[in-house]
Amino acid sequence: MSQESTRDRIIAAAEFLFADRGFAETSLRLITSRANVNLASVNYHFGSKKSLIQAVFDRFMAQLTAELVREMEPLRKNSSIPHVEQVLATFLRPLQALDRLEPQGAAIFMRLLGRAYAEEQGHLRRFILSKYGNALDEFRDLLRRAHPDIPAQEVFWRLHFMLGALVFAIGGGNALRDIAAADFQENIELHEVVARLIPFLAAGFKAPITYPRS
Amino acid sequence: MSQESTRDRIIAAAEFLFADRGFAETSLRLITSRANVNLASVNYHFGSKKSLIQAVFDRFMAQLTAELVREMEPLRKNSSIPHVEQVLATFLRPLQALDRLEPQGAAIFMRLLGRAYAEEQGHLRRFILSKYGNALDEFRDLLRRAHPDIPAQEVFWRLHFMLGALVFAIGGGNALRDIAAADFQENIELHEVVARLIPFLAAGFKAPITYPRS
DNA sequence: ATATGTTTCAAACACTTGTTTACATTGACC
DNA sequence: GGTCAATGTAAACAAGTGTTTGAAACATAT
Repeated sequence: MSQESTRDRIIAAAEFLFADRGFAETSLRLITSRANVNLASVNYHFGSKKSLIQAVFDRFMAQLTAELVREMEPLRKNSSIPHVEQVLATFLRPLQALDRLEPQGAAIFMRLLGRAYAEEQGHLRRFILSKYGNALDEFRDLLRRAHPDIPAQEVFWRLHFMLGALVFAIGGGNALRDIAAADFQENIELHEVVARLIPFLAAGFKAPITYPRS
Repeated sequence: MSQESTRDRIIAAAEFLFADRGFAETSLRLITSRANVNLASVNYHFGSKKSLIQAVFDRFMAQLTAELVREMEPLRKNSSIPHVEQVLATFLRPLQALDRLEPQGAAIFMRLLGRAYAEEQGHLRRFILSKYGNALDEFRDLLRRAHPDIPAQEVFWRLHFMLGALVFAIGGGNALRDIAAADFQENIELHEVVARLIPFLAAGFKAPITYPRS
């Protein structure tokens, strides 16, 4: 059937099913039967289901962070003040590139990420933050550079507002795109969603601060 | 111990645990032992675990939609053009009011909602949309009234961008508030998050449209 | 060919899951 | 009192979970 190694077949099946149904709702038997491998091979190759989940993340994260640091390099070196739109585009380009790693890669990854953040007592969230939190920190620093007038706390919150819109729009993307396609008789590609997202997020980030300090 | 009915004790325990750990990760035994009731009483009072989940939603949704139509009434009657900020505040007030139904109510509900949207093949999402989609439609219509110049498709997308930021910021609120408290040595209340959210969302919604139509 | 390390496989393991059963207990009404 | 429906309880059920086992198959090198 396919020439891929057992390990790769497991990962491929797992990442699809995890994104589609969640971690707890996806049994190893479902994964292995979809991958056409033996049940025990998961524990043989990965040790445990928990490790398999982390391996799935690592595959995406490895490519994502690598491209992120590469993309951010010029912005970080350049000492001039960047535009928020630039920063956002820089941040979003590696995300879209996940679609080249695999069809629907960006959507799958965002859905995984959303699930990881919601999951049981945040054990996965901490794993991700500890391993890949740097990219987020750089992103935040670039935002601060773009608008030094915005207080640190406000940047913190607006950064997370942006992340929420992002995860929701791209991760829930299939469902949303389906609705949009049904309502407006047109198919929307990921890069179009991103194109709509950037002005929205940028405007939100630059919004005048009306919150009354105590 | 407590005078509440068995049914109410189950719902209270279930909604906390569902929000905290997710649906699949929360067993009936965990719920019943937290509620100090017999295991079988869940199936006696609710029929099944699935029905219990829907009952938990109904409790929040009933209050939320009731307050929503009440709050939206003046805006809908008044034929003048509302401000986006007004519309947002009107939409967010009933959400905050869930905290009066129960401590952390808004956060719990948003987390439940986020989970429901992500859950297994959208069965729960369809249940919610079919039963309570009207409020969302009204919200969208008010937004369109506020800015008739924005094309319908753009409203659609920006509406969902806003929802994403909302669910993420309020639902993930506990974790975020904890981080914020640690980073900035100050405790942030829900209404402060909302106060920060509104200008962000409003500015995003009003952003100039740069997306090139084909 | 023999030996060695790796990978696959069917079967079983111990455990948890939601649900059902059959039997109390309760409390109201005639 | 006794009747009857509603509610509570302990125990068992069948099905599904992740993981482990021990032997088979495979590859590779001596």
